[in-house]
Amino acid sequence: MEKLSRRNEIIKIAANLFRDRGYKAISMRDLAAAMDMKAASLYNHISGKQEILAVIILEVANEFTEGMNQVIAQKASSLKKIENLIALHIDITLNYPEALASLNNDWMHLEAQNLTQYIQMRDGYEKNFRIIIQQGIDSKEFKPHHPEVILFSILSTLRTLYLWQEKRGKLDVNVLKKDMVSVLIKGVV
Amino acid sequence: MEKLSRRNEIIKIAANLFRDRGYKAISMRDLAAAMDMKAASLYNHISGKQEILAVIILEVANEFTEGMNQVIAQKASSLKKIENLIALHIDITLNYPEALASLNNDWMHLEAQNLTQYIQMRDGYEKNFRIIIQQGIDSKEFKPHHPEVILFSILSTLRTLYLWQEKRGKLDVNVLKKDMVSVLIKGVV
DNA sequence: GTCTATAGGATGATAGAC
DNA sequence: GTCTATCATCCTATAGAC
Repeated sequence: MEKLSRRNEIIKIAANLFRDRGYKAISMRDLAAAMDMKAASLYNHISGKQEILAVIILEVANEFTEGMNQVIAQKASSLKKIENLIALHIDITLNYPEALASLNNDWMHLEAQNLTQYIQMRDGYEKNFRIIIQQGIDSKEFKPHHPEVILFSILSTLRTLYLWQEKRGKLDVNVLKKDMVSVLIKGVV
Repeated sequence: MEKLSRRNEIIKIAANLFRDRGYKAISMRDLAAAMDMKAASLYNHISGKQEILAVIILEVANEFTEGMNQVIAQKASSLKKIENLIALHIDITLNYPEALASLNNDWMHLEAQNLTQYIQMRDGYEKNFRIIIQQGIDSKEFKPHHPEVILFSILSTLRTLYLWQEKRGKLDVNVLKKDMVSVLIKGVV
């Protein structure tokens, strides 16, 4: 219990440091100093630096995968599914604000089966996103744009939502969801 | 002449390595190996690792600043200015495909005046982008969305265009510009 | 302009005392 | 569960031979 709590504390502080400087720029001594302890003591709670990165990234990657599986299974229009995916990204961004930087920028420092697992989840997520967009084009819900341009545009905005954290306080979450849907789907003009 | 060419070769190879693994994950030994030489020899062409990063990032940051200054000075509608900024990002992405990863992910590893200079250029660029969007809203060219949502959405897509490199060959540049403008400005539905 | 050798320090991780 | 001490390795950068 106590041990688990300490472990989670380490992981949370690590995620914050990784977010600001990146996985490779943070040493175990840096992390220990932020925890007010010595580097050697960290190894009583975690097996090593790599395990910390894997926990941070794979936990949030699982959230995306589970959320996508729910959306895919829905009987709804493509537009509604995209709206639900936008809401999913906003919710995860609010719940895991630190982890998303590592997911976006430090995934390549995962090793062995951690890396394989991440890439598999990421590719599966993109594939499902692509299917939903294509269905929207086929059903004439969406304009006949190149589907990859639509996918890229929406996904790159959603993936970097975490960079926008500072503005969170200024905007109500539901207002943000509504505006984001409107801008991404219905355009600016 | 010969020295300058060798120097540029080092910088180009470094940019490619930084792109794939990040600045902190690439050692001078890694870079030297990719150049088929020994690490010590690199210092005959560059003053150190930090100089390489600064050249990579500040060169392309300057391109953005100069391009933005031209757009701002134009007598054109806000819509046309945004279209020109989208074209600017696409052109720079095609001309500096490797440098944009460092600009996005490794800028925080710039030191002293290099960091100050980068932040100043980035903030100036965003400020000008925000002004153009606000003018479009004021003149009723754009829908009255929260301007920060519009700015964030467009800019996050444009900033991560470099991740989309693999698809470049499949799409003609002018088609890409047109589709990107349409998706980002006029929406999907 | 490239090399070998090396300085001087940081790194991830372990051993063992308390 | 935290500490000190330490290992073995890596790091950026320099000195000096060729």
